Amino acid sequence: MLDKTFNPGEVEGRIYAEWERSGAFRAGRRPDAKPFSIVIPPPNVTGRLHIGHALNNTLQDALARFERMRGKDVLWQPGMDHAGIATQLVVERQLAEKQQSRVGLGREKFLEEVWRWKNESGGAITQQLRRLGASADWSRERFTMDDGLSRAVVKVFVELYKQNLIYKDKRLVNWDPRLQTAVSDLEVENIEMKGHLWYLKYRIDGQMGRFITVATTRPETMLGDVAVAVHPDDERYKDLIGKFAILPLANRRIPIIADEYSDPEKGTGAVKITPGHDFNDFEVGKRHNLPVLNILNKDGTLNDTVPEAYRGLDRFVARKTIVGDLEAVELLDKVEPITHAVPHDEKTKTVVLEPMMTEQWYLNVQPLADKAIKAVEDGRTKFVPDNWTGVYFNWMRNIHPWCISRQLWWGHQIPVWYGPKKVVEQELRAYPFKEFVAQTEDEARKEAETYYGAKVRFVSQDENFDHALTSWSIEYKEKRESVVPLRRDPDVLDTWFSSALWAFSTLGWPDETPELKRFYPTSVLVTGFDIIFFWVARMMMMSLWFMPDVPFKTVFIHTRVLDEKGVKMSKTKGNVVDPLDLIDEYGADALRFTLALAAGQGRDMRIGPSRVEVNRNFATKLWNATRFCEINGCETVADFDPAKVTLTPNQWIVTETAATARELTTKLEALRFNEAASAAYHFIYDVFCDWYLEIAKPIFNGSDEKAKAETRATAAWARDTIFQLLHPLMPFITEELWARTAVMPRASMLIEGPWPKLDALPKFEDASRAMNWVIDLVKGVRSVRAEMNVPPSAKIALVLKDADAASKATLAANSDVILTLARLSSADVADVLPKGSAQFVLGEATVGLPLGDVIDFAKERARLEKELKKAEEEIDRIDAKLSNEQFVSRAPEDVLTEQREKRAEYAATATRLKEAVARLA
RNA sequence: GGGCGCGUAGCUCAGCGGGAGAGCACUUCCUUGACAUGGAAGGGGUCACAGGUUCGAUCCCUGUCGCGCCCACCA
Repeated sequence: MLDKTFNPGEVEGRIYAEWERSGAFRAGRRPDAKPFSIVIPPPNVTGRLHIGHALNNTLQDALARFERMRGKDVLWQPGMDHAGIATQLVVERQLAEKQQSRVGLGREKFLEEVWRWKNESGGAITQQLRRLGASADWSRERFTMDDGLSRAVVKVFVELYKQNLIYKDKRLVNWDPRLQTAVSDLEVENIEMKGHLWYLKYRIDGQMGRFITVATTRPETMLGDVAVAVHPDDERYKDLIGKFAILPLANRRIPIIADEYSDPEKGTGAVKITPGHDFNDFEVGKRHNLPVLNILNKDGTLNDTVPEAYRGLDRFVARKTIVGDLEAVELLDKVEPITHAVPHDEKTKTVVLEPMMTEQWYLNVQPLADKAIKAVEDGRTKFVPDNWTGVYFNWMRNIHPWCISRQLWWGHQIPVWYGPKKVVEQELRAYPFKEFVAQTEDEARKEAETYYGAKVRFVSQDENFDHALTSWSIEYKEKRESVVPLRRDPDVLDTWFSSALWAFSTLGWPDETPELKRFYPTSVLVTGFDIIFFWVARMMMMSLWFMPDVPFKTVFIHTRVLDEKGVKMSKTKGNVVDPLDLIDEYGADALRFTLALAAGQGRDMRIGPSRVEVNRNFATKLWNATRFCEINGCETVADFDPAKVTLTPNQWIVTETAATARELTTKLEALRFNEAASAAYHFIYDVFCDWYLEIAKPIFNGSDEKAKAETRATAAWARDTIFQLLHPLMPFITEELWARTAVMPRASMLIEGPWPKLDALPKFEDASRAMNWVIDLVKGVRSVRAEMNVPPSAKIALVLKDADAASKATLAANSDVILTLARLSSADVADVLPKGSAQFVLGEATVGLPLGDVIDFAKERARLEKELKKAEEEIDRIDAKLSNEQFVSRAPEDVLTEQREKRAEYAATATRLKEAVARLA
């Protein structure tokens, strides 16, 4: 016997363990079936499940379960991302607690620490995904730093290098002075901040008392100025072009140049040019062959190119000092407060980034992007909803080289080794280096030894390479036996480089594995729009470059989750809803269903406890409906054929169940999760519980054993079908009930399917018509009872007048049901309605409820007249249409017919209502 | 500056060319043997605004206003 309520806490862990033990999640168990595959957007190894993950994985799981039930061979490929910066920071923070540091430990020891952390505390999120019910094939779990995936990364790097698509370049990057690494443009977040616009006066060389004023938000960068630019047509400055300004504090002469970059409308119309620390200025500098002056050290302090007074000062300290010093010599014209966007690191949003000249590795993605664009143009990959296609194209068509190197330790180290340029006496210089790009250290050694004709020695990351080179060159000069030092590039690759390969690297590439053959391209990618550029676009590019086909046929972009007030969740705002709390409180099914229901296309969703509670109630409803079936002996009949039921209510529920099965199938196929969920919700609540089970009650309480047996079997069938249909969205409760309602042990767990066979589901149209009539009749009676204040306990009589044969037959055949649901003492057919009847019109018939003294004539008249007015308004509206010649001549025939039929119906209703009113008198 | 999306019941949202829908909230009634985490009956909307297309517009087009987001720029 089932308890009164479902207790998810007791059930979920057990059921999940059973699924896992049974091997149901495993891919490849159905070699003859069609494959269906999804790769998970790999969560960070440092990650904890947030509501966005919960949504993302609920949708993936729903699809995996749906297709698995339909008999496909499903691979849901799980795994995690090594998350370079995030992970390195976590471990560094832990070290700091032990008074240790990354640098103090050295690279090798530090990496050991990271791995230890990963093995001990990393990947908590995979356990949390299990709590959500994720049916991923955990036996195939991958990590971006696995041996296999690392091999893929190196191979891709080497090949792209050989294709001259990967190269080193010295240019401006966004630099993070705290982590001391480059970050890609995508990782920059511009934050609006209050700041100042300082107006600096530069003296004109040779023109006493004349100044040119420039405005800047970063006055410290003036020490890196190499020119002042004015617009060639700007009359104010025309005569200064070609002259020189004296850069204050540094006392350098810098040229005043003409360049269209300067906008006479902005600032003073004259702009300082700092190619070393500004992206636009860099371009201007290139056009005018100006030098690039880098005034910053990697930690953001000022370097030795600036006057001694400022050396070693942090950039923000230097800003204050410089402004003060300029003011002191009266070269600060004015200061204006402004708000402007300041580049910050996207991760913490606390560090202000600096454009800085550094040498980095770049990937020329243009040729890759061309293929990725083509694939979407050709429809080989489709975005759903498709408005994201434009976003994708826009980015792809304006793509820039991708800065792929990061000055971190945790990640895929770049497979490039450096040795001295040449081993000839005249060129014992260490620079420039000779590069060896190889897939393994051995390969690099071989190449280097061939090149040098000598043995090589690998210099570790913690050793001083310059020192090694120096001593080597001394040894070489002195013709002593020596080995050539070789050191690997210390940088690692951007984390997204390895995730870009995820769709094929997780399947075993570069090996030609059976999984790669079977499950690539994957069926659908489910992800949020925030990583279209970071991840989706790059997977498209890398996959198409190294594989013969697209990585996925469909990209489903789901909405973003906001809190209940519609505010983006963030730790600092303290409005984060923890999905695990929701699971604890309401159960995973309730959370999943809530997320699915909110997953409409193209809009943010708001999630909070009150929403989840509603669906916990829904789970309770399903549970109790099942309990009702159990109490009434509804047992699954093994060879039950829904096409053979004979009772009207049973034929009706079979038809309704079939319609729901078809609808859910269609909606899930179309990735319309919210529509699938609401169809299930509506069917279970409104159709199955509120009507069918209520209809079944009098049958169960009656004496017709044959009817009882058929209804029990039908109810059990409908209930079992509900379990099947709901399983993708509410896997735990359905699996539990599937087992608990089994008479004989079930052939398999629900997770294995089957999905209802749509072709075998019948449609009983007569039964549907009849039951809709019964429902309308009962609703009409209930409505009158409520409005006339008839006590719920009072049984009243019903008289049906002017009914046609079908209605009479339906009434007769379902009288028990009608008497019970409408709480009637009798239901008869008559030619005349008794005096004192409340009345309502039902189709061609009029229903009378003789209330005797209870009836309030004034109220009844008002009620009927209100109905009549409604009907007459409808008639007028339709008449207005039908009398419009344009409408009659241009509207399609079926619309016309429909309108005419409607008019007739309303007219008939109106006539009967008028008669009813007349009868009152 | 370019782009995308959104303004529908008090709230959250679905619908998107021919009768305005759901959940929550609200009102009234019901502690009837599945479920009060429940049931029944109700009230509530010139579908942001203005034009246009159409026989017909909440739905399509244009514009306006308001809100949100993305990209670029920011002396």
